[in-house]
Amino acid sequence: MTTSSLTSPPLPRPRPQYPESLDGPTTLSEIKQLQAVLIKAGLAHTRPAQNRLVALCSAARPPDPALDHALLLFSRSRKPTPFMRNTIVQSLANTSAPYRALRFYFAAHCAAVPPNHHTFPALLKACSHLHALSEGNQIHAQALKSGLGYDMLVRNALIHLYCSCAALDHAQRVFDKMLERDIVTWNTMINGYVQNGLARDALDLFRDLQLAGVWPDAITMVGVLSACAVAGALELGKWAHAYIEKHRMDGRISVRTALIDMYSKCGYIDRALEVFKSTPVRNLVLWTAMINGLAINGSGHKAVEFFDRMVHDDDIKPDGVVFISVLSACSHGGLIDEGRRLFDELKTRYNLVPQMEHYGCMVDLLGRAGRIEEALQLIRRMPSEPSEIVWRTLLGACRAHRNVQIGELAMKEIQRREPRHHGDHVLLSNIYASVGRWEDVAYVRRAMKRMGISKEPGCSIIVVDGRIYSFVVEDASHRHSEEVRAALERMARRLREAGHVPDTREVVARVEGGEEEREEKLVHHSEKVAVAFGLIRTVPGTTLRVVKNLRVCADCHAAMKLISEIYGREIVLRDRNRFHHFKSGSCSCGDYW
DNA sequence: ATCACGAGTT
Repeated sequence: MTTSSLTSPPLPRPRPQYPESLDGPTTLSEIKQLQAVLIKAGLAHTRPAQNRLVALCSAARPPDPALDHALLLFSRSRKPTPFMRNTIVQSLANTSAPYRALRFYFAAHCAAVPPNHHTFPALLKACSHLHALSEGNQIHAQALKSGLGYDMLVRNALIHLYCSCAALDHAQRVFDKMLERDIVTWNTMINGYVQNGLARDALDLFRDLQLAGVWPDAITMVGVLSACAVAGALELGKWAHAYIEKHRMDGRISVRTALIDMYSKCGYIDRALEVFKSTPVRNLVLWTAMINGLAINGSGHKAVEFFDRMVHDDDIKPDGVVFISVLSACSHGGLIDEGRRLFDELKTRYNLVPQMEHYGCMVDLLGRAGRIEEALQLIRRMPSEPSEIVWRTLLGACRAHRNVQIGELAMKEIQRREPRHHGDHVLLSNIYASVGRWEDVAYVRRAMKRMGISKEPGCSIIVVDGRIYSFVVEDASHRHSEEVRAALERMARRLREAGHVPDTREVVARVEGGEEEREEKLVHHSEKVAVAFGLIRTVPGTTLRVVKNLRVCADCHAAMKLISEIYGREIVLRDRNRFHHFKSGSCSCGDYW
């Protein structure tokens, strides 16, 4: 027998796992056996029996055949109960064809069967799945007409509907008008903001929740962590983690998944790995979060290794989503052969059908490696019509490898599908600029102006002493401008002294100016401003963490490497979709991005 | 019985 030592603190141990999904033990054949018993007993047509049978059907695994049986029971019933109706609407809403719920309801509506307050949440959920704002509005109106529009569950479902249709103003109006809110109300609104990319609003609302004296639950915290992941808010994410442990919510696998995702997207991959390692039971989603975290933080080999471990050690069958993560890890790590092997295994070993996204990954893999022709061949051989995203991926590869001819071809294909996407014009003009075709650059710029498309301004944020400072390119309006200007000048001087040669290939704007003007532009890229600010406002040696809204340009990337060396600083820069960890003159991406 | 949550290519 061992006794626990009083001197050493107990290791933090994950709380026991709660079941996150109940796999109903009931199968259709078991339901039919029960039905047979009920028929023999002469009870099959009683209300409670019919209700029970339909409820069992809706909980059965797999659901679809049982659902058909529920519909059969319903149609054979002489006097269907409202419970049966609602249960069927609910089940249909959760299938892959939720519009059937609306049709089913419409039939009842035409037969003048009155809805009750269980009916609307299910219908609204169907509309949420379908992103059917107009149908949702009509149901909202019907709920109001039948006097159920102010039911808490109905209003929660309305908020969810409007959030899933990106109608945040409508959602907020419903939320604001509620005099009474439960935790679901708050969670729905917080997650609605997160899913629409409005992390700031989500975190503000979380603050309101706390001020209102409401206790967050595990789902609230998942939402808060997602908001931190979107915003790259590491400090708040750490606070949320501490809160979760204190209130013993870290046993849930969804919470741990959100933690891994948050730490990964804040560039803190070691902490993500710690959470992963201390999780005793792992499922596909948790593995995916970890593999994706490794992928975006430049650990391509490790991501592939984890994928193989997931399959072999945990015996988990991969799905299409985890394949996207591991394939993108290959493409960003330059792991061509691994990527090809995995793409092949997707089909042959796991019997999955490659989706558009997987082709997109493979186009990226080949294109990034400079095999532009091969990437184009792959697109031509795709079984379905390539999306504009696939063509855009190819366009990006053409920019990186200065392939004007195929770049123009890709642009033409994109134009046919989505002409107003500003990023594409910028990419094309980058290609022209990279080979010195300035007149074509100017042509693209004029075309953009004519179409009223403008380049999204670059914006970077850095957190210093718990305060968020944001810098927009060429913005001299903020109150630190004098201080920042001086810091930038000093930094630029040190960079020049260290031998940095400005790389103006990606400078698009105002090309009528000379080379000098283009160099001047580079100095004011928002990530450089944020780093210059961080250098003067933090003690030497502090890691600088910057989050940027666009991809980092080649010049900034080279400059960051040099800064990490000459200032002896680590810089963690998150761009639009991945991380660059600069340390001692090199970057975790291996200059392959 | 009914409403909320975790992973994704550009």
